[in-house]
Amino acid sequence: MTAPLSRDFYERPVLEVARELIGCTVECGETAGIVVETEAYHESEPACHAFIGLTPRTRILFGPAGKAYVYRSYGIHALLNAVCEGEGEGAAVLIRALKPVHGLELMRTRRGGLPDEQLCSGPGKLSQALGVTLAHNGTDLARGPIRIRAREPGWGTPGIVAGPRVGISKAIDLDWRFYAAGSRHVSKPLVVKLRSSPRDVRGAREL
DNA sequence: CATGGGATTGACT
DNA sequence: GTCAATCCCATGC
Repeated sequence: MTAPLSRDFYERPVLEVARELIGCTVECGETAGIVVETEAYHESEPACHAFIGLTPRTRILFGPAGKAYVYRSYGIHALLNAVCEGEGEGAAVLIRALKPVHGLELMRTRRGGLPDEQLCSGPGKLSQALGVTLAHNGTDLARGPIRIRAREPGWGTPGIVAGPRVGISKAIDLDWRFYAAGSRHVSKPLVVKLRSSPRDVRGAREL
């Protein structure tokens, strides 16, 4: 098992972090999964909550990197983000899908006995499966209760595809969604075929 | 204080 | 394909 990612991993351009989080492991309690899909958000574009500036809600986004930003979506779901960039700069990576690796039985209990590919194949679903709630907002992702660990070194660099973000109405031109090429655990059927072939990833572990 | 709009999901036609 | 559920928070009066 690798070490939890420290603050300096997150204290970088949010697009870099969004790409590099693919293949890392998110754990919460007895459950864990490998990140297969992310989206980047930055205060400079209107789809980001931080676009409106510093408010009680966006306080976490403008704070130090490496914290969890968890907010309620559509009155129902808790969505998990990792705060990025330097203090005073509002940015975060939304974790959108995981490949379940630990605690699958508990995940099935929480998710209604669905097949493995549907346990964490969406931002609301993975929060439900891992037990992530609003109470985790502002907690440190290196210390827990939610932890994100680095990629397993032996697995190689995963193939990563970029495309438009899901479920937003502003800044839809930005290809700030990233997912593991070929993964069966991403949140949507892949409508758009690979627009560019991923780099040579032969030998990389399938996510 | 009242209103409106979601970084979604699952059930239903 | 359509649509309701449900709540936090930003905004405007």
